[in-house]
Amino acid sequence: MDIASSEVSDAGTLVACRSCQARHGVVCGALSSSQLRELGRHSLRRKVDAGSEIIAQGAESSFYSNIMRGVVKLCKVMPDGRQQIVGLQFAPDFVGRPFVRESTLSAEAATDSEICVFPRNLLDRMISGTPELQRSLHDQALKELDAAREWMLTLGRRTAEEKVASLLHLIATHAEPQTATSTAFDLPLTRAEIADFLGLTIETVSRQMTRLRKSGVIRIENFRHIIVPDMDELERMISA
Amino acid sequence: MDIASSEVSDAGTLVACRSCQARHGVVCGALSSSQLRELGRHSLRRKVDAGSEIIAQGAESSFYSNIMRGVVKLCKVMPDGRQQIVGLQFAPDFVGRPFVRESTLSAEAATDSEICVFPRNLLDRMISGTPELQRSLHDQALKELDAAREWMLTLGRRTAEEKVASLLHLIATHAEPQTATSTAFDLPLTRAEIADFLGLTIETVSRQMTRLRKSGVIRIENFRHIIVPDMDELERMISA
DNA sequence: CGGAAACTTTGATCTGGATCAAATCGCAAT
DNA sequence: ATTGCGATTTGATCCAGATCAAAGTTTCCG
Repeated sequence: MDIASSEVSDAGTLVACRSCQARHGVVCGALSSSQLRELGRHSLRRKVDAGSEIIAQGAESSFYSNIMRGVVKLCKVMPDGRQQIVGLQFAPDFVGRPFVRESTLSAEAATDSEICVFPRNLLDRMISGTPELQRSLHDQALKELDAAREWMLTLGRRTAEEKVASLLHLIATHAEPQTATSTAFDLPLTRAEIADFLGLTIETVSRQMTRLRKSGVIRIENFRHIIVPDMDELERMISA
Repeated sequence: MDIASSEVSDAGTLVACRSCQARHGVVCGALSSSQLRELGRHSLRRKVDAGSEIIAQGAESSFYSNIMRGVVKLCKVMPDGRQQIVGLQFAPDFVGRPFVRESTLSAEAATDSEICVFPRNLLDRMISGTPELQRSLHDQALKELDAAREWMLTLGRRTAEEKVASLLHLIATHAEPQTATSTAFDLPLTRAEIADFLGLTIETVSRQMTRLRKSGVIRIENFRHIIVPDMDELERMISA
């Protein structure tokens, strides 16, 4: 293992990683079996507790990760403490900014997660020699760009109620549906995190959630578990 | 010329394009001279008037462009007419979404512009065979992603005054400075467009501009020409 | 040159979401 | 069970920015 353990061991449990060899993750799908074996030799499966940082804003990082399980939030913080979540990532997304060592944002596990960590040097070398991998990472960047721009519309032009509905819709999209129309899931974010994603306050988020509940669009159990009886109804609230 | 003129001639003047052969633009820098010659044979220099569309939201497009001169705004519109500008692009940026025919946003010239238009098929083929080009487009996508996320922070967490200052700062960044500290430029956007970029109304934009003027951070001539005597002062307003 | 249309500023008022302030809930530790 | 604490909800009030309404400016075209 050539990953300095000081970099990755302070917030989770390290176990040997065989997952990449099993072709999980955005990166692994684009590699040959010999590359996979090499990457596997140098990667670590890491459990990350909810709330712990994977990459710090402004810090240099010498590794990348694939998300194997859980939800990761990408966050920007201003000097005065104001905070904006600029993206959510789900398995099997790739975490890390190719080609640039310093990160302009932090990546933090929103739920208990598992990631597969591998060294930047090795992957950068593989990218150069593997057009398919370059393409795969390019695709992920374009996907994230689309998501970011869609969210800019939400932040700039939607009302608080539409914002909360948009968030529920986004998360519901990553849960497997119960039936043709209904979906249920656990929120991976606290009210404070939802507020930081939507550019609102926790009070407004809470009020809009109870509004949605009272109007029958969602049911809420234990603050965290959301049931959407009819996804179409949720979509109609977003006018998109 | 194998670009259907119906696609590109309705809003500008077409002239034969030699600019790509001269290695302008994000795309052209990554091509060999024989590829440049081929691309040049199939590209058109097009003049685009301010306000005319380059790509329509939801439409399929069979061409890409390089911006040679001018400013292009990327815009998302909701069914009810609410609108959000999700990015500004300057020469020599690339316009178009690689690999995906249908655009989720519209690209429109904000100022009178010149773009170099070339066929999607040809460039897609060149991307596959030219890792350097793939890398160059990947870099542009990552740059746009950083810009989008930076703007999400602005939309979600900054005040109206900070938003307007952020916009002026963004545009000033793309103008060449007058002296070490001072910069001057013509705004490429109307107040309505600024409002759609910042998630505000035109009245609020106008009021904040006069506030900045009265506090001496900027001078305004003819509504459109902005003079920033001290860029540091502008940056301090953004707290970033 | 005139005059209309589009853009911008300015003023008055309103309101959606922020802020301030308690309750209430749920859960972990004792 | 009890306590204590963080997360959430709910209520009361406030205010930044929206909305409504004129009144300038500028541009452009006949």
